[in-house]
Amino acid sequence: MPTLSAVARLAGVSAITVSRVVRLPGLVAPETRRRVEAAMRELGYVRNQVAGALASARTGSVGVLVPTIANSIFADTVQGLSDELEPLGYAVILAQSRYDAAREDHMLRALLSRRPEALIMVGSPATDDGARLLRRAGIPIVETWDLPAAPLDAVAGFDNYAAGGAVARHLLAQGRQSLAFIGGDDPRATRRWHGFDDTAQAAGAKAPRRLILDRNASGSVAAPAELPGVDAVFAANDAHAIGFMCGLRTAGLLRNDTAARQPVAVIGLGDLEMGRLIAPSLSTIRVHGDAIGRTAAKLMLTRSGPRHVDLGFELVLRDSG
Amino acid sequence: MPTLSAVARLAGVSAITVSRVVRLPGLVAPETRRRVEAAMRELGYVRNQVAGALASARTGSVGVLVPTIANSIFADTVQGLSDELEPLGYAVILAQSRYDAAREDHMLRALLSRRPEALIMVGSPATDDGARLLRRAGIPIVETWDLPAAPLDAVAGFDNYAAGGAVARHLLAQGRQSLAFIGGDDPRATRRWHGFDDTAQAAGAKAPRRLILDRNASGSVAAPAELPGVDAVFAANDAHAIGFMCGLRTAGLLRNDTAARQPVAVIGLGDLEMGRLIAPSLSTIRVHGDAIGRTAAKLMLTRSGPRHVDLGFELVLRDSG
DNA sequence: ATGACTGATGTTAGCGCTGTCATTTGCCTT
DNA sequence: AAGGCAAATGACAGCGCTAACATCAGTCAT
Repeated sequence: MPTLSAVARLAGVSAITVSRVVRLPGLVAPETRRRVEAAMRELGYVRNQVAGALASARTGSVGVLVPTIANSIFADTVQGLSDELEPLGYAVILAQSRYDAAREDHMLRALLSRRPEALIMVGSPATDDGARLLRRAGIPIVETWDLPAAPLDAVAGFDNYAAGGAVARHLLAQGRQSLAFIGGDDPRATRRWHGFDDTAQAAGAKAPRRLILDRNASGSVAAPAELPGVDAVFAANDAHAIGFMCGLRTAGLLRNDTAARQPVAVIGLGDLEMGRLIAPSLSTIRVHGDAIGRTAAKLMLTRSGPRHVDLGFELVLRDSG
Repeated sequence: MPTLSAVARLAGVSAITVSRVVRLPGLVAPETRRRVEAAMRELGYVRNQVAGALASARTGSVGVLVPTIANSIFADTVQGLSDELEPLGYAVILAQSRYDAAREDHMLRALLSRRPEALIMVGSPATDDGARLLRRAGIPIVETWDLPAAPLDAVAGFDNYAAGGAVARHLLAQGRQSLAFIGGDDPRATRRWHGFDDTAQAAGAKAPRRLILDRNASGSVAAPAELPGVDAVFAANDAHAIGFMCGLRTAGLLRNDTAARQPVAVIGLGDLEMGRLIAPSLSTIRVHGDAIGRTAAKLMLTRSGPRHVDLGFELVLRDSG
């Protein structure tokens, strides 16, 4: 691969001039610029940002850590993030923790070793080691998808506890008696559960049940059998909600006639497009995954202004409850 | 941030010894290693892979270019890819082309400027410039999600043309008369359409219709109105298929009673988990998104063995057709 | 005892670029 | 005419690390 100085030699200028043509073309005389550009084209020069990063102490990269990217609501956040950052020349380095604290720490180290200019993650570090690592890194850190009580730096998320509370209030107002929560036991799902549970109990309702499920749908399809007598379910995300509805259908507990009140109300979280398209359509907590990503990008780019952004959520009522 | 030599000074060794503790601990005497590790811990040292990459000409990164990552089948591929590569210490640099040729070229340049050790992309470069860039890069290139006639290097995909053909054959065998294809007009969707169209016409059927839709579901929900008289639809992906079924339902053209033959057969592509959970459950072409990612990772890691892997597909028949 | 060899560590010279300061030229001001 | 200034270009050092070789003990076979 040709280097800056190879281009410089061919164009009859010094290396720094070629560097300027690439980064600060305004500083180079039009005629010189043309010569350099011709030389770059002739040699097929592609700038080496690795060397540039070392010399300038600016890598132009950001680390992004998500639990998982496949079939997940976090994909929207990554998309929003990279839509904001790519036009600015930032590269997104993506890593997955797979909901595993050890792997999370490992990936944090791996990301930091690439000297990103900021690190954006879903949730907060699971371990003290991870938190210490981030604090010492000296770069903007954005925690997302939650509103941690003691954030490391910036935050772009929503109140999972309040979301659980809103669902509980809605279900009780609808006259439901026996509530349950299904989903994973990651920190954000657990926060939703606590909001759901506390609110239901504070309203004098029977204590809700909690069923912890695998991350794939098969668990939620089987869940209705585990929850006899339950007449309202809050699922930690739309995928679980739709799986649960499938289980209800098999059990003969789902009305296809959409205007009717469902024997078992189901509320999801995430507002997948699918939820609007199925029958009965899925009631859900809408969150703004891409806005979280975009906001996180803006937060890492500026040191001023509010550092803790609550993007909120909305209870979207459709036919499932 | 502390450097190698700061650690070396504290541990009373030379910089290279610290470097060895990080990369090749077996070469360092246990006692020395312990001293160095203590010094690293004390200073909170995090290795600088940017400098390491420049010195060793190995960045330990791979570029990944996908059309889009949000709500998409490509997320599985990225997940598979990074599950294979992260344990080996590779960083995944993710970029999105948004189905735009100019942006694709731009992102390819941006990726190559980070000197990845391989580049994995969905499809093939849209422009000659892009192809030239990749060919000159001198790294393994893996094209995925298709089987290009003249691949640049390695391939991990399936035959989109054959998939379209399989769907057409199935629908005709079922006695359907009036076929249509809905979806985008990206290269892979177009290949599916050609297989579908050619096969239907070769079988003597009426020429299928093709409806090109936006990437979001609203277009597919409205699609039934655009296709009067059609009794079988192949959607370029499951999202479109489910959106179309939603439109059929509104139009009174969807049987909820799942055993019955549907007035309009619908076949998707991708085998989203959702498709299995909804009613009527979605017939689809199952492809192996994560296997594509894993295979791509293996192909970039080895120069030997077959370079063109066909991961195949399966027609999965459920209730929608 | 001698050379060959292994294991542990160090020295040196870059990797390809950019920050920081010259230097040169031409033009404007007073 | 002298000084001041902006525009265009260059020289040089160094970013933090590692490849390649060099060094130095200690071990072993002969």
